[in-house]
Amino acid sequence: MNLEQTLNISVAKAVKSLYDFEPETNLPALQKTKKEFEGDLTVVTFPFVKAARKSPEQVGQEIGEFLLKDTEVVSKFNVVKGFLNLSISKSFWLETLNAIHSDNDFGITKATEDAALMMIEYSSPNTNKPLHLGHIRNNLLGHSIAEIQKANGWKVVKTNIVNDRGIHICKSMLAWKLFGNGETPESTGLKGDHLVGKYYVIFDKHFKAEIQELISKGLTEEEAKKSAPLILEAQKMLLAWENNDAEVRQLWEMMNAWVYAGFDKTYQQMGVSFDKIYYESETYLEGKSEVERGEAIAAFYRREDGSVWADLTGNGLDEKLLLRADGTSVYMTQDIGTAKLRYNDYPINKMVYVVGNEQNYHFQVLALLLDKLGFEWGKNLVHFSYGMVELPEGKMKSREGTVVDADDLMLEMIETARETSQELGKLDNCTAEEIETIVRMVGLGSLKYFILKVDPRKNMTFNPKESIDFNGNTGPFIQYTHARIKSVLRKAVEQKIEFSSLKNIGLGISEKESYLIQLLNEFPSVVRQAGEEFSPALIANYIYELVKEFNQFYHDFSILKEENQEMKQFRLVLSESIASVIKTGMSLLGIDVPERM
RNA sequence: GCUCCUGUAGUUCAAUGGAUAGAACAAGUGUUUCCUAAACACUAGAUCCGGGUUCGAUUCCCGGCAAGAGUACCA
Repeated sequence: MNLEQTLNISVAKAVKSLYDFEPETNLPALQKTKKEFEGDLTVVTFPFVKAARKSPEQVGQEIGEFLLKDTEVVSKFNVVKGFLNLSISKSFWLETLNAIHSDNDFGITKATEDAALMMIEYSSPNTNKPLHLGHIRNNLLGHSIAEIQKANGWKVVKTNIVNDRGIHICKSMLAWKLFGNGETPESTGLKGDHLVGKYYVIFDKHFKAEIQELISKGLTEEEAKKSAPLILEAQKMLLAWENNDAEVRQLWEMMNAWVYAGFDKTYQQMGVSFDKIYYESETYLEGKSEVERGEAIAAFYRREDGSVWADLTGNGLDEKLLLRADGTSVYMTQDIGTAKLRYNDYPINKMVYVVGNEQNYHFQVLALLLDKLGFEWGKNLVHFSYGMVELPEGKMKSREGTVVDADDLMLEMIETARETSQELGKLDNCTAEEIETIVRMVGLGSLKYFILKVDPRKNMTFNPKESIDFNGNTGPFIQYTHARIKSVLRKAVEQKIEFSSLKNIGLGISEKESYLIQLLNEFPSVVRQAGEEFSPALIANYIYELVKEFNQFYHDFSILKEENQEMKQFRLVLSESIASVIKTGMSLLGIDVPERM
């Protein structure tokens, strides 16, 4: 039983015995005592005032006295207005620290054989352009949430659906065919995904020119968009692709291979991976046949032009296209097929889609469609809807060249880390190889932390003109603290100081030290909450708080120079436990921490 | 038009309905013969507006205002 549970039970006993009061709902949770007051945890007494028919202060006083007798862990208390501030005994904190220090998996619940399985889809790139900052947020969130759920005892399968077919990739293919002069990644030195992306932009440029020309000939913009030769040609190509045209398929395979090679490098640099990759080209037929089955069971209907639709007006939504008049499939078609295949392939207990909030409607519709098709799990799909990354001037637009490229940004962060390290002379004694490892850790750490510390559901702003900070509430600050602790621990080992566990739990430790133990003690519940809420930000904010407190402690207290041997050992145990929680916590964010920096 | 989301210091972000709304950056000022100054300390600065529920509202409800997204034979 943890501290909060112990106290909650005691408080419940107190109000029952003092006021014969049994709240219908759960008691309001204990909260941490604010810094400016004495105490560790606080009970708010207002909810009991009515039943007690006494003032909030009196109620606090009476519950406080009850707790003092009822439980060992409360050593004293004070009452300020309706707030009962409890001080927890130092010996309790020291015992807690011992338990934390000896637990190698502190905060982590490992999956058992029969644990439930969660499949998490993230990344899901289109193969017509390189990854950008928006994808970075998606990938980091997906990876981190997978780690967090694993730490909460789930079996996790990380999956990726590669949108490798469709009109968008035909546009790149067509542009390359028309204007490419046989360019390849080798001949240009461009990363494959960037080369293909270049032709997607070229397509758009020519397409726009054609539209302008048609408009000048008197067509409306809408008519022009539908009748421009390039788009007609791309549509023809999509049809040829779906009909297995050998030449189109060959071109498609070649260009996709370029893109995959490029993506692999980006994923590797980012430090994310997948257990199972699905390709839209391999799932869309399943989707098509499901749509046809839906038509057969009258869940969907066919229009005169041959297109197939779902009528969702009964659910308060619109009608949704599932197959085009020319028989080709759309995004939704393949998502139906992919979902079905996944449930065939794995015993999924929970399916999570990490996809931006711009697709909220899409997932609302998907769940309904699967439900109409008779899949009992359809309505249980979880759309983990995260916010967009915006630039100061608004949304990133690939066609306007305002996207922040993922490869460029990661490289830039690493180079900034390198420059900073050089300026500070931090890595002068390291080998070239060590320097490489560390600057990569720090550069990526700053980027990852910058993104993950924000509540995932909210949109966030990134200003490319201001480089991401390395000071303050940042990844490098946390990494630096870890390195500092490790440095002290190395010196302790050199000095042959033994500090495996604490014998004397009667040690007179400071408020700052007991608060650090209190923070450590919160780690498991932070991990749990992060899992329940799908929020890496909770972990990030927690680690920051822990690290900030540790740095104050480090500044104000001596560890190795402490003369009292028991106190010195205590501080080493405390520091080591903090380093360990920092490392574990950061690993849940997908961020590595260095031994030195 | 309809649907959804978001409005907190100059900026970027916090705050299960609880105490005087926290941090960081930027601004200003200090701390290094001392375990890593990528640190620590100090100063100044904010809840879009109006109602309601409540002992208590940044938080919940209603109405404005503002920004964003969705509403495609795009993905």
